Amino acid sequence: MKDDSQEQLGYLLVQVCKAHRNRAQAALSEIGLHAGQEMILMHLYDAEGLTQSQLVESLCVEPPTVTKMLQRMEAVGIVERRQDAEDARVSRVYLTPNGRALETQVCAVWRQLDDDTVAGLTDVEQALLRRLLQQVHTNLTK
Amino acid sequence: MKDDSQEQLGYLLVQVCKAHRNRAQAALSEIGLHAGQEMILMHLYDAEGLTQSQLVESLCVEPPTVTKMLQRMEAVGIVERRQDAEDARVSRVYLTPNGRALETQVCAVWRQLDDDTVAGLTDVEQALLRRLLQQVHTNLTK
DNA sequence: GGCTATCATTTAGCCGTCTAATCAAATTGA
DNA sequence: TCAATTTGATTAGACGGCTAAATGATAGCC
Repeated sequence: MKDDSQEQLGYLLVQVCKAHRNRAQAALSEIGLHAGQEMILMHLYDAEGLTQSQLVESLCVEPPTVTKMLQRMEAVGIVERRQDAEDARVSRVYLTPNGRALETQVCAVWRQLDDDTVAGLTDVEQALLRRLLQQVHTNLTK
Repeated sequence: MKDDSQEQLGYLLVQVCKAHRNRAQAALSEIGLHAGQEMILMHLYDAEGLTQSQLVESLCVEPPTVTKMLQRMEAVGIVERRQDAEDARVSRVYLTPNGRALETQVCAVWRQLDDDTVAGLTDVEQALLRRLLQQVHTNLTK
């Protein structure tokens, strides 16, 4: 039916990611978020007051992406930026009460998504998949 | 250092995909393409004259996405749309000479990317990764 | 035959993401 | 000290992707 271009691993990876993102988007839209924003929130739940540069680093994303996302998230009132006291260049990001209130739901969405993702895989297979993906990640980032 | 939210498989998957896409983007920009467009081209290399609906189906993407991508690809002259003779609603997509001329380069980029992706993995591990990703894809799309 | 429903595509508008260029503050160095 | 560089963030503009709504053409049905 098809030649092997669609049989490549990269092709499969792209399809998996699209599916994963679509699922995330569907679930997150129900709590008023867009796919990607939950990443920022999760990092803030872990450590509030992060620098935008730190978010850039953590999310493996470029500075303008973080700037625009934060502008929108600030506009809807789930996040807040305040200038750092010691270095006027850096702005630190904090959760608003509304942002903090989403924590349990965001975590629930991700947990559910993870459960769906690995459905039908044994614990051994899950560990294997994680290890292989980590290797791939290393391959692609260095 | 971090709680386990960043240890979830979904998080890893997202990072891997970003890295993969970034790599693809870097390589494709050198031949004048944007990440994602090569997917359309690969399907056309396999079967020219595809319907936009068929592309929507194959790419697991929504109709407006295909419309806009094709408009741009048509504007730069690598693709061409012609109305179907029998059904005036459907438009079929064909390669221009310029589009066809990119085939070997597009394939080379993807082959190289695949090689980088699975670097350091044995054949057995590669097969395993493919199988696991296929299972995940099934999980996330049904 | 004509009215309605369905189907393929498009438009409008948003978001995440990128690159390139800009701005402002801090650091460095001669 | 002060000019030059570096660094953190933003703006501008493009593209892939989405949803919702509109357009146009075919197919059904009475």
